[in-house]
Amino acid sequence: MITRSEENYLKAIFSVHMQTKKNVSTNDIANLLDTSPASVTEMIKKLQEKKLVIYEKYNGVRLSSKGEDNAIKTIRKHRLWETFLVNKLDFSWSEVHDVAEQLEHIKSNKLTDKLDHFLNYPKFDPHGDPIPTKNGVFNFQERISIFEMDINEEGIIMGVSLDNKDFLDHLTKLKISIGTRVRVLEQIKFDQSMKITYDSRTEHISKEIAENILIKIN
Amino acid sequence: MITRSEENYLKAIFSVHMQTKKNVSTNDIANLLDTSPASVTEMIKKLQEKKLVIYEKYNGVRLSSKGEDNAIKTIRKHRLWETFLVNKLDFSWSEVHDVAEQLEHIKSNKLTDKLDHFLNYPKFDPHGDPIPTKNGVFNFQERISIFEMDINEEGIIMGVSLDNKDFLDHLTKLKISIGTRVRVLEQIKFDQSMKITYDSRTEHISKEIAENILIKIN
DNA sequence: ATTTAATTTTAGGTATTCCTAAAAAAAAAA
DNA sequence: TTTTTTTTTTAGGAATACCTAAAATTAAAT
Repeated sequence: MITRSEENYLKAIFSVHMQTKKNVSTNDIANLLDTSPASVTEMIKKLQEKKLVIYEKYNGVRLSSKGEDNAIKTIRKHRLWETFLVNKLDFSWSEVHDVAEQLEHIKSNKLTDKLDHFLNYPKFDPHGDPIPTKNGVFNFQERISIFEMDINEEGIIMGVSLDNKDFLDHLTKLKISIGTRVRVLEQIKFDQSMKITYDSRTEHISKEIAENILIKIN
Repeated sequence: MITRSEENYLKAIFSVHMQTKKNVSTNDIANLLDTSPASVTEMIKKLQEKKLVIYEKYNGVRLSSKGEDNAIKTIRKHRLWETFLVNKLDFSWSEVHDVAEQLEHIKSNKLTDKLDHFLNYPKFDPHGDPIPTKNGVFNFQERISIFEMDINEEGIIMGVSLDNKDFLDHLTKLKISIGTRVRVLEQIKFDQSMKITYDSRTEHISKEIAENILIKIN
């Protein structure tokens, strides 16, 4: 049996590895999970005994295939539940995170698969992140941030890279959502903020916002 | 914060009190939760400190109003999730118990209320048990078991008093479900089994089964 | 190449929730 | 009313998942 806590560690290791492609450090995990490095070392040892991670002292940790399977399953559950909350229960995309953090630990393969079916096998969650299939296959979509776009370049918003309530609420206020077609008009040299146009609106967005909105690249 | 374990104790105390209407004994709780009496005593003391129960040594325990509120909330969540699993995800009524035991501990009032709305404010769960409203009001319905019915008496099945997979699967095989109109034809003196008729079928059911099928009494 | 700084691990504790075995209290039987 | 049985509580432990402080190791800077 994999505990809720162990699942959170596996998910954290997966997520850091995804970005860095390197062995994951004790500190990175501690920061992500908001615990002490000492607790992380202790837990990693336990995960190693359970053959969920590959670990060498002072050299970071990576997931075993068993550990990765579990991490992907947790991510699948998290994203399916987020989709359920937004599409069926009418939550806003800024509200779902905490609840999905709880729901992702419910243990029942039948439930997960029936939920997937009920939602009509969605490929992406409300934030535009891919939902792994039952077999652990991700539907990756190459994306870049608006910040990386050239002047006059056009793109369709595919997701966000930050799951923060204030940020998402702000996008909602700007009526920016997944599927919106956007064009870059200007980049202000001074603060690197950007002028963009979409749906016959023209808006000014800060560098921080531009960096966290992702568009499809084809 | 009330922990998952504490919630299970509160639910157990509520459920035993419901039937006995007396202070609940340590042993009863231990049996229901499948733990040792020693663990129960320990937990009860903690619940008392949190003002969730009223307790006097060697004299059993009962819920405070705060404890009862929480127990009812947990029951509400359990039954709403069971309804969701059966009505929306197409689970059978014999499969939902274990999953609902997990889902009932998800903490989010918003989720509970939105789920309630999504399900169209159901008054009864798939086993015929009443679902408390947001304000903790139960929609009780007086019921007796088929075993208590007289010969030739007729009734409509409103629920079951046993949440056991084999039992529920058997009822499904007999095509007995909530809403079925049933009439008692005969009671066999020897083993107290009963001959019943419903939907133009005639079936023989054992005493144990008759005792656990509930009909409406008007 | 040392020294300094940062990271990681070990050591020793705490809180939660469970356990068994023994003691105490209450209930039932003789 | 004693004695016996049952129930309940106390005492002492184990596992999980945290913590802080100190020691060990690695990485960075002088």
